[in-house]
Amino acid sequence: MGSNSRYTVAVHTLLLLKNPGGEWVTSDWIAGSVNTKPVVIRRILRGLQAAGLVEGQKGARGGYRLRRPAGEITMWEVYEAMREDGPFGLHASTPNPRCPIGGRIQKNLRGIYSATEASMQCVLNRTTLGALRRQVTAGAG
Amino acid sequence: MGSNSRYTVAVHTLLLLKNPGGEWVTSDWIAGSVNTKPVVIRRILRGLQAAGLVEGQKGARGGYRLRRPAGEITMWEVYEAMREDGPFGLHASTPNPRCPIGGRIQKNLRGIYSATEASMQCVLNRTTLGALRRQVTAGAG
DNA sequence: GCCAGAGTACTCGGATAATCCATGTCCGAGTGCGTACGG
DNA sequence: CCGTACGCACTCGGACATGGATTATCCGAGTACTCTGGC
Repeated sequence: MGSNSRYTVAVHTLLLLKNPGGEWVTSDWIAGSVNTKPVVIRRILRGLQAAGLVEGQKGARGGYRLRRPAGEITMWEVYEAMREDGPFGLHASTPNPRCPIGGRIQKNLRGIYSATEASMQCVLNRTTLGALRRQVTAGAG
Repeated sequence: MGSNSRYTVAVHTLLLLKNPGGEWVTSDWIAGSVNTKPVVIRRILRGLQAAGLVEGQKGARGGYRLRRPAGEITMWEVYEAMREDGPFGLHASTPNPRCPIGGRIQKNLRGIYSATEASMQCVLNRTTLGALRRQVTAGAG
């Protein structure tokens, strides 16, 4: 599966969930819409649960639902909940410090990366799940 | 290794290469600075070569060098050369079209993703490899 | 008819097996330099 | 002494193992509905 479709699946999943106090939606049903296995959905939902975006209910008639209204959850929050290292990961093994580039590059790259992510944050914060759901259900592009 | 350190390694590699007409730098030497195996560097350099950013020379005294001056290559170009699906990948398997969400979500997500990437592009286009190299070699943050 | 209790169906959650991708290793293809030989 | 031809050393490029991570399958834990029996 694509390495970074987690975010797309997470957004898709969240759009299917009901607001706080609403009905519980099962991972099986979500998997049917996303066209994947329920375990994939549950894995993602556990991440969203750890971030406080959703809550799960075990047992019969159980499932998941949002912990906050869809209109208050931004796409950036979802992104933050799903990301592990962000779009940019620094070196896995530390570069050779004896090299003039390797010794200092990380510090400079960190600055560029954080500026880029701040820009992404600005854009993604402009759209909430509620707004996106309205767009999708209205059929607007 | 981190899933997305490819970009960092690519930038590090490009900073070590010489401008067009300059000396050839070998993947072994780059690997010594990045602290990884030469094959990893070669794999990344092949991607950069496909994007037209570098050129390779086989045989003795061979190696790689930039195809355009470092001052004309922006961080965004490197990012585009390295990305496979971008930071956001759409569904691997097409969502169930019979679901009101699944049938339309991709179109809307594409819009959000492209807007986000445009923002990243704006930021990353502001820095060229040459400028970054000056920052790094000067020790400035 | 009403209430209580056990049973059952359904769902999440974690543990374990299988598959896929990325990394690492090896060998062949290609190039330039160095050397040796002949003129 | 000079030119040419051969050999060698070095580098990229692709093909084949290996390791880790992601994915898929299975089973246990927990909850609510339901059915049955008694009052």
